[in-house]
Amino acid sequence: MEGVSLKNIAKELGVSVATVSLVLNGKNGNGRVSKEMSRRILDKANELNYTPNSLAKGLKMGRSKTIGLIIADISNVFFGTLALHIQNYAQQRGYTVIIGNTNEKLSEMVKMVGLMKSRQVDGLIMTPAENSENLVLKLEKSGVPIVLVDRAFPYLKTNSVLINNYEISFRATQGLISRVGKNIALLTYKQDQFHTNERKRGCIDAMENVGIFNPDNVKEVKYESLKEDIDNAITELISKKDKIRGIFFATNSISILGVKSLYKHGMKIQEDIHIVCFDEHDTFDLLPFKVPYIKQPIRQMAEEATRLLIEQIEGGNTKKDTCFIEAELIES
Amino acid sequence: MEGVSLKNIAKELGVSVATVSLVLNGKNGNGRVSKEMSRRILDKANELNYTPNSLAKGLKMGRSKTIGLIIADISNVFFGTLALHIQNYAQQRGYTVIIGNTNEKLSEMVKMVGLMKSRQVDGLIMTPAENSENLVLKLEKSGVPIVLVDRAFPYLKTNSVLINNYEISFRATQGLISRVGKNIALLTYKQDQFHTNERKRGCIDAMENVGIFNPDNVKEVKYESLKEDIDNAITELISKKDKIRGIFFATNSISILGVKSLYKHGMKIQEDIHIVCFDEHDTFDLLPFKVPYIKQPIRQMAEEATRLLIEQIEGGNTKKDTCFIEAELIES
DNA sequence: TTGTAAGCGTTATCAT
DNA sequence: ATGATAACGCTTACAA
Repeated sequence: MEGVSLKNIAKELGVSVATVSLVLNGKNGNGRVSKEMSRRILDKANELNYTPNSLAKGLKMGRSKTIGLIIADISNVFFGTLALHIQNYAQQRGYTVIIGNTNEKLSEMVKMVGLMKSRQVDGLIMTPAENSENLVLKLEKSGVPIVLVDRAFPYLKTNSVLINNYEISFRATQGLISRVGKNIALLTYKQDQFHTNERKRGCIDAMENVGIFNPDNVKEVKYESLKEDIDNAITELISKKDKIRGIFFATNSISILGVKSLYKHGMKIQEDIHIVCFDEHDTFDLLPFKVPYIKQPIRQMAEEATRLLIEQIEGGNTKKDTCFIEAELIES
Repeated sequence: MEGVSLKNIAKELGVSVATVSLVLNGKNGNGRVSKEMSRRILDKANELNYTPNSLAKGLKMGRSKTIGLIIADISNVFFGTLALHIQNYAQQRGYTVIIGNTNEKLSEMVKMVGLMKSRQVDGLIMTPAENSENLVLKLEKSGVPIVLVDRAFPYLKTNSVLINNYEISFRATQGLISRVGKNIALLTYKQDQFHTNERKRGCIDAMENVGIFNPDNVKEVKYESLKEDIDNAITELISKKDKIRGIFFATNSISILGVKSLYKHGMKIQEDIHIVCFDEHDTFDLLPFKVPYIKQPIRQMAEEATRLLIEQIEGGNTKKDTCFIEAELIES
């Protein structure tokens, strides 16, 4: 019962593998193979429960019909959702997805790229780790189809799918301002990544715009010591002479831990202090108040990224595209 | 710069592919290849940035070093976390993981199994969909190494990794009883799956044990219309003559939606009504009260499942094992 | 100490 | 209308 191959079918029918291959791939155009034979081959394949060996096919064809997806951490809902949609869309187009987690570490990313390469992926969708600019550039040069998603490098002409980080952060901060006036803080990652930089820029510009920006109110936290850093930042912020009245949380994970920390400190959210978060969270509507948040169009991002990649793979499309999708500000 | 192969290295050094293969696989035991040659080959491989083609290797060896992971939905945190740990552990052992989402549908599961088969996976880790008993049995018979995780079929001797659903649900319900005395409800899926059945049994037994079980208080909801069903169930429960004082939520997703519905109805949790949930949730500690919950040892489950599978694949281990891992009841 | 060659399951070219 | 065969990149038994 192990591994029915073309050869098995061919032998059983006393016909050549070539014929079987043609029929099973629907390539018997203009009567290449007789109706009669076609039917018998199809039937036999069915009877024997034939499944094509995609390793062999991939080897022969030089294309594995596999996409590599390199992300930070599949257990994070944002990436999980992204992965789900990418998989669905890719599958629809005949591709399988292999996922690699980097945990935001360049070294892990390098490892995953190697693994993907050895698996002969036809292309890569990635949320690049910090400082991976050279790696991406090298890949790009080597001709591997790539699409970056969620983040990109401003000076690299890579295909990428991003949201309007600057503009939406600007607007979200404006919302905060309209609610609390001034003394607004920003909590973001201490890292040099395009998406977080843009969010920071948007937030700060909105404040400068109305002359309320105070650099002391920008707190940066590290991925590796997120909880502690956030806790410290919050402690500082709420004990300032000029009481902080609003906080912009620049990512998913910062938002959750930030809210928790505020709770711990007994702050009444949307009373003592107003906030706005990045990303929707499953249970924010359990809280006894509304949390304004920026909703990323994850599904569209996934589809667009996958589409762009497959286009590159199949069409040999060489022109580089940066696709911006608009996020939504949910304030009520 | 495309596809450096053994042949390239061999040619550059004027040596045979066999020699190169041996060296690069570390199989030049007892001076099979000279130190000198070894070094040159290694150097050249490095210089050319050689990456083995795992399609070719897999084809030749009859093993792809790939594991198929079939789950309900990767965007669900439980499965995301499971996947993360399975991937990490598998990678450590030299395996790559392909993930397939079934969305709890048998038809999707069948499709994914086919896809995995054509990808020549060496084995499967699955959370089987409802009514997939025959599919699993067939796979089992065909000799594919399998490990079921999270759920299994009681009358099928498949390798599986489960938690002590019955016992932990029993204890969780006892906790509820000790807090509210009686009028306790169970909210669970309307489905015939081992894990949910066991949870139900544990919960009911705990109630019968002290003579407070009332069949009317068991509400079953459908996966496809979860939100509405839960809302209806909650509405019914809280408007009963004999007011419900406690609820056992039998899964992750039921818990979240259940709590939301209670909120919507203005119920004060752990005052008007006590609850106990399955699975930890990211933001439950944002709530102004403690939510007792059952914490699944996801990481251990992942590792055990992967270990069991690889053992089967590599050791040809044929004995079937059901491995129970103990969940933890967190009440404070 | 190294080379030769068969074969894994496919596809595609060229015969027949 | 169908068959034979080379080739994809790799491993391995057997020769040299």
